[in-house]
Amino acid sequence: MPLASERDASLREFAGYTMKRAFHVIQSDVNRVLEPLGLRMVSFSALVVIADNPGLRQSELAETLMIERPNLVLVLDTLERMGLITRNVAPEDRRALAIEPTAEGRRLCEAAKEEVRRHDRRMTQGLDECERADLIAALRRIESATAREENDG
Amino acid sequence: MPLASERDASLREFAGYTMKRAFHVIQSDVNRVLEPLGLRMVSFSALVVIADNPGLRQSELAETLMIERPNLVLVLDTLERMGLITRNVAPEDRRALAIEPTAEGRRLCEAAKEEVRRHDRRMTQGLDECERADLIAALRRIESATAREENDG
DNA sequence: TTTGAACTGTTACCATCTATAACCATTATT
DNA sequence: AATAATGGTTATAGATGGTAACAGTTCAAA
Repeated sequence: MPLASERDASLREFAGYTMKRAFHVIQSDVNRVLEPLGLRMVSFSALVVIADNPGLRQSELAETLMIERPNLVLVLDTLERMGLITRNVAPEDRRALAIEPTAEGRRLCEAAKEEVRRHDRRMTQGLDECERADLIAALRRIESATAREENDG
Repeated sequence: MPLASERDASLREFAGYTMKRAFHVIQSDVNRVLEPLGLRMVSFSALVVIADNPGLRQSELAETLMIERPNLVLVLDTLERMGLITRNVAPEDRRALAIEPTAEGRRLCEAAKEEVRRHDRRMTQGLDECERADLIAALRRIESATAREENDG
């Protein structure tokens, strides 16, 4: 009987399949790491962008994170309820809400970033610095190649 | 105002975040490609492994694809209803079901593989052959690094 | 200036995916 | 024979992702 690890040999030619598996373990691990802080992968990402871009509007945040506006609402509800952010009506456009991190939000953000940094190094421990940089660069090129194609269509 | 593409600069140091975004576009695209064939990413993966390993049991297939057994049931129900596979009680263990691809299943599998191959090349069009191989190798190392850690824990 | 289009956040809703517990039938263990 | 363990299944829950529709606001055109 072949090893379980070889039964999917045909699928290993696809970057997509291997990425799905790698991402699955990363996602599980990062959520495990963030759970004591009351964060998930998405809310963590949102919090980091908010801390880096105070005054950002929800639609801009959604665009930045590449998620749909409706799906962002509950994420921000959670962060707001945790006292990590505030939503304030933008004076120059009363439709929009400008998001601001609270002092507590900034503190938790830094702590979470440190945890996620450790997690990320652990996930890529089989790679040297150069390979790790190449991996991230390759992933970014996949993202932009697709964006290019979407613009053509 | 900073570009939307730069607002998440802090997150780009994390392989996990960049992989999430890259995988998101890959997943969307492959499902779009497979949709005319009546397949999803998971059912495609299952069909390929089944075609390569006739007689495989459901629990072995679940282990191979790294998905939980209950989640495999509906996937196989679909493939069976489409006439692509059969589930037969294993003579030597009447608890187990041995999965076999039908002729039609093998045909569709080959056609789908060809489509997915084109999709995968399109997704990695920004990479040369070497970079593409390095990417897949790096992703596999992430997977196995985590497995190693889980065994330690 | 007023009508209609476009945009912002929101709600409701649906489909997919993943994980867990519990169950029945069967096999293995003792 | 009694008990545990295994294989497939059902039910269920939570997270995720997407669309349609709506109220309030701003913008653009007539």
